[in-house]
Amino acid sequence: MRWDDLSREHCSLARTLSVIGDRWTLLVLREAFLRVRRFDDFQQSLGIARRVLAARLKLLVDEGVLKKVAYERRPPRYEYRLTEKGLGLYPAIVALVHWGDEHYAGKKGPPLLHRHLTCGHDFRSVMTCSECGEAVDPREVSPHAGPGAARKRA
Amino acid sequence: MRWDDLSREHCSLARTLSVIGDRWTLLVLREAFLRVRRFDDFQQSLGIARRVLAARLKLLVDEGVLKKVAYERRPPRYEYRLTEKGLGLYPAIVALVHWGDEHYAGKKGPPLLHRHLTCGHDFRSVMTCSECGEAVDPREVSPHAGPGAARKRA
DNA sequence: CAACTAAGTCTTGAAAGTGAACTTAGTCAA
DNA sequence: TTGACTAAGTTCACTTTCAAGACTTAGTTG
Repeated sequence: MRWDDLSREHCSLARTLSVIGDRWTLLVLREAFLRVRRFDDFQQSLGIARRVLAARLKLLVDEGVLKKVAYERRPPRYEYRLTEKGLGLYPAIVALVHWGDEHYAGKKGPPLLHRHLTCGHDFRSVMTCSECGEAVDPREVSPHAGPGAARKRA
Repeated sequence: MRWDDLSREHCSLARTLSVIGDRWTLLVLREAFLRVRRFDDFQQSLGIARRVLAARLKLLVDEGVLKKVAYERRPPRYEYRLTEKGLGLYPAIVALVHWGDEHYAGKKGPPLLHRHLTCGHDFRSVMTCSECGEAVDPREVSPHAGPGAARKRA
């Protein structure tokens, strides 16, 4: 299967990955969450090839994950900012970061901590159920076909 | 920067992505969470090139995300099962799926629902704070250097 | 007018992915 | 005991994408 075909898949994960599933995109978004906004800053902090960065930013803008905002008229200069849709990826990114903290951090601990300003503490993310509010154990989840299911497979 | 260098980065997201960040790996894991376990089943349900599937499964086994278990002695046959470490990726995958549900599901709704067996309802995942238990708004999080931070950047 | 800046684009060789055919080790039915 | 079958890969020829650095463009500043 080609990569382009993925966005036509029924599965929500496949569609998500067709947008943010390549090797660089989540790192670009990490930088965006760390307040990086300009082309050269993305390029330097990630060491990504400029051509690839340009392609990724374009895709993210086309998909509405980032928006291009002029921050200077003359000469015209643009920066990339997260949209609401982009902010919606935060839980996924934090979950991946915390998984990395758990399994790959050295003895000293994780390189980056996240402080929850509301309560003032450094936190880990906990996946909880929108319905009962309890923490969810993966073994306590049963996937089943939803309303948008294809005949063959979800 | 080469992909192989990513695992040597300090950032937990980079290290995580060096394991599961390529175009296919999360889809392989999606199938694993849907109880797919055998090589040919992965191959057929995903339409992935066999060579790539073999490489991904090997990496995931080497990293301890999946384990290879004999399910038949004669002839020897193996299947791939999620380890505890692999189960730890569930929150991230569910978050990605729900993001896709939100932004790419058709009018009919998402193709796959997740039922929380503990309370009996279909749910969305909510990222909550491990410290105060409240739902976390991305704008209420402040990243800062942790104990394992490098001098230059996190 | 020359140097500088931000935001890209272009070029070339290396790496990774694609799809189909092939291999291997063993079972089973005739 | 030969021939078909199966699961789990491996190999091959080809295509696509990536990496690194040079180049381009439009406008500003000294």
